[in-house]
Amino acid sequence: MDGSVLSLLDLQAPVATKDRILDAAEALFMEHGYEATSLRSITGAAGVNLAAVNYHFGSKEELFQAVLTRRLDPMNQERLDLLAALESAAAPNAVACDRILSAMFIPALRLARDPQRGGKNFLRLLGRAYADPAPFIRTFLSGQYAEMIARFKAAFGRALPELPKKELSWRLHFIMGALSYTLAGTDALKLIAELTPAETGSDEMLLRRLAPFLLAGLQSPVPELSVAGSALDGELSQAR
Amino acid sequence: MDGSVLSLLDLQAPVATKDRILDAAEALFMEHGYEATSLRSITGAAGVNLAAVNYHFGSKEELFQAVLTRRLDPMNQERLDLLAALESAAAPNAVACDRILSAMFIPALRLARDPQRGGKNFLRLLGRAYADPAPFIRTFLSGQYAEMIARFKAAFGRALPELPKKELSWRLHFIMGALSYTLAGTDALKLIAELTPAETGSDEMLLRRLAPFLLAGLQSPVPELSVAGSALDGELSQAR
DNA sequence: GTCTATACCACGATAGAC
DNA sequence: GTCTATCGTGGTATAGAC
Repeated sequence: MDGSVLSLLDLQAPVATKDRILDAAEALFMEHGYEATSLRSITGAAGVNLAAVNYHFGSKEELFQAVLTRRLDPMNQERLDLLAALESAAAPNAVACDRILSAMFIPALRLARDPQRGGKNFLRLLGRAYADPAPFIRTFLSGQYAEMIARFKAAFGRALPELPKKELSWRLHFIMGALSYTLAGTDALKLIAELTPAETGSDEMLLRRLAPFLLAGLQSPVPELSVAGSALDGELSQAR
Repeated sequence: MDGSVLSLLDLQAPVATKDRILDAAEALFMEHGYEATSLRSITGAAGVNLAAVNYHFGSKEELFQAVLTRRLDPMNQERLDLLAALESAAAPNAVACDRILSAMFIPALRLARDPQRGGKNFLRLLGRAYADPAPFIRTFLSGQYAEMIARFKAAFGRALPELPKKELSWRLHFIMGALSYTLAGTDALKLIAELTPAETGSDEMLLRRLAPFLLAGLQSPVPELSVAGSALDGELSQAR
């Protein structure tokens, strides 16, 4: 539809209804979350009729997916491109762990710095969506992330050959979780962490602190899960 | 009210309306989240009148806070007790990092293993609440966690004297985030991580893997934030 | 004090007119 | 493509029964 020749005429026309809905929905979803945002507030902010959402997107759920995919697909593609560049520059087996982790973080940083692509608030929305119980959100995100996670898991597996695959899966899970929650909950824990607003507002500084933190965990030795030795084991026996 | 002598007579009476609402609300909030759960479904499951919620709790928000505080307060108190026991057994400055971290994890593990206190599903609800944008949830959780976080931050500060306080605040933030997310999103990323249901279902094994991962990050050297050297820095210059 | 019935307004969704 | 009207459901408030 937008790819037709006639779409050139739209350049001087007012922004299309569909895009105005997307922009308004993104801002309001970021501020209040999915369930707490009404279609009436979205269409009101966009200056369009209530029924326009149903006409252009079909439902509130599909509108939410459209809002996410508009930013998420390019970011994940950028991650894959960065990883491919790393693997072509060096031998695939020689790519270091910290470089691979950077390929995950840098696209997120770029997006956080670009207000025209939603900025840091979009990452907050994304982080929150990760923990949402709604099935349509879970299946949607699983699909969006599946290939990226698989590619990065393979890369990390080559960089950490001594790490069992199962342990690597868990650590990648922890990394995605820490990243999502850190971005989603910055102002939630402002009081707890006693950080100044200027510091919490800087996502760049946040990721620069988070990356080494997670890198240390990723490269840590494999824990012994069944025998005594770890600190948890000693306490767990008396915890029952 | 329940502390009166007459409350003894209630022991053989049917469970009080207030408690039946709390139990039903907990189960439904855990399954569908806060916004997606209607008061009508709660009162229907509890077998009470719709208006009973407003009478006993005042509003849906206050009901949600009551559901959380019933499990959360004892767990955080248990964390503080464990920490106090550690600090009285050894000199406060001699308590090791891994022991302090265990004091945070063990009460969560106990709660996860106790179906009568909500089990692991309650921890999922708690993890999700961390990322919820609703102001009343954020302020409520900040208040509930404030003293516990402060006490543990002081303990970690003594165990890691060379770590700047600001860096420690961030790392505690990362730890709470990773813990919340891991507990909240286990089945969200089941497909991504390619883990068997038996493995994802075991919160104990999960925490036994997460604790060493986070411990390594907590004890890692302080990153240099402004000068070149870290992996992120090299890529960031060409990211602009 | 507890509990119930009921009314109120906002919500997501949709059919049908223009 | 856009709009109006309408339906079922949501949280909330209150009057009145026990």
